[in-house]
Amino acid sequence: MLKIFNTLTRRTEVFQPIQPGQVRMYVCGMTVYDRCHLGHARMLVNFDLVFRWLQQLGYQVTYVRNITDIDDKIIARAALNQEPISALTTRMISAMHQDLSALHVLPPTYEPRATDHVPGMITMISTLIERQLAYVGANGDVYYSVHDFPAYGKLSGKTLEDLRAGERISVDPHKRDPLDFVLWKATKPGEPAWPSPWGPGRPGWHIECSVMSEHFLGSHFDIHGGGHDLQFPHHENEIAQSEGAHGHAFVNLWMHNGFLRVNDEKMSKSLDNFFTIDAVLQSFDAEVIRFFLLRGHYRSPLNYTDAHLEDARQALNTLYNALRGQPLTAGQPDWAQPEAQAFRAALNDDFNTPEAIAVLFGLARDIHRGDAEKATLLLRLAGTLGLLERDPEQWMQQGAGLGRKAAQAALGLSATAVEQLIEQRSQARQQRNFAESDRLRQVLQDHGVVLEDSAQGTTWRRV
RNA sequence: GGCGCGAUAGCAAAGCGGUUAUGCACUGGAUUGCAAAUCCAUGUAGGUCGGUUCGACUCCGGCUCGCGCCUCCA
Repeated sequence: MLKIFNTLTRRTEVFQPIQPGQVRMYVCGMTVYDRCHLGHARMLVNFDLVFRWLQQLGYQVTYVRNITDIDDKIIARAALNQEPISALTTRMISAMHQDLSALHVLPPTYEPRATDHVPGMITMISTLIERQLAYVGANGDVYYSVHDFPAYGKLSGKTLEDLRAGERISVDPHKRDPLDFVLWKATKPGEPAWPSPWGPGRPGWHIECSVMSEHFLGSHFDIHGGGHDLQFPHHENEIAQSEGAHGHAFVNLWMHNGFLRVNDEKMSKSLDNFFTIDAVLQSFDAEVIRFFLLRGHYRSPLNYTDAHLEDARQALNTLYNALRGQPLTAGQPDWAQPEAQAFRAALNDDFNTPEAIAVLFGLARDIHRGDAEKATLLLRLAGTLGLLERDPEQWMQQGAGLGRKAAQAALGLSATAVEQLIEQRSQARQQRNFAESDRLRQVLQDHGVVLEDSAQGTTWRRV
């Protein structure tokens, strides 16, 4: 029985899909004007886990994660780079897909782009105007009239009065209410524009998610997710748009992941304290990042430091070590096993990945104690989290979780050169020439290669 | 100012009204020619002040500190 915390009710609820056996889920994805940073990685990995686990539970999941490829920042960045918008967004989307693939984030069912859905947005805006929930300002912008949607604030737990009290928005004279938000922006010179009943312009940010979610999932679906910062105003505005246009409930369950932090502050572009996924990949393997992210609960804040990633790397290596030399076959875990049941119970409890991972370490200990049978279970349970999917021996030899730069620095010697030196050393050892043996060990050590002698022979790993 | 979240051992991070979370690091032992990996042993954590209770890290309240949203943000 899966339980999920619902932001809308602020409670953990038993998950009940609208259509039995099927789940429709929408997650707000990236605005593609720059590389993804670790905060984005957290969101992407967390919802990837939700996607995987729902499927594991037997649901047929339709997962939509959008790409925002038109907005102020994209226009500004393209202008700064003196390149066409499409060149910028195409490049960033391709970079994002590389990052995602490295992190073993599965592709969603659909990955729509805002610019492909402008006609749908125009239709919805027209409906909102007809329903008198939106109006055209004197400047040609179209605004949503927050005052006319009584439920406004239900997701964020705010009232219009609360919001006005904390107002720090510079008042737009074209708005009837300072809290009204823009649905359609009239064109400005040099900006891309689409024709519309209100003249050429482009969509506001929030409308794309209302339109694309309806297009792929219908006007009422199960789960909508995103980072905590989207709870207000973005998701609040989506509700106002979709429920305003359709006249019925929009989303049953809202999920929001906690922030990734740097020095106890949210990692974000505006604070300029972000680390891109690609940059961290220089120092650590993507799986270390994924494991680090999953070691915290998705709703809790998580601090990023290199030391924490190193901690995660060591821990992950403990797991990989348990798998070395074991006969491994992929497949479904045997859910009848007690460890599998504990694992399943943890994930069913609002995706408690830290507890699920603790089960994995219990299995690793059992394997090391001699219970080799459990290796398959460890492999398969970890697989449901998108972890331990590499060949253990190769994992060790390719840097044991170190990133591109670190692994390269340690490289120096090819695998065959390493094997040759190991063979030389083995001969020395057979002759009980330990001085030579230790010299060769040191040579390899200096090249970042650690040897491990056992009754079955010598294995090695990098750093 | 309004609304909300959090405070767990050296570090990281969960569950739980009374029984070992887990990981990393550290220390001792085992194993090893030496190592590495691994195993065993070792930690009387729960911001602070009160309350409820036979019993609270776990429930309630005050305080302190930190963070987030209220403007673009995953």
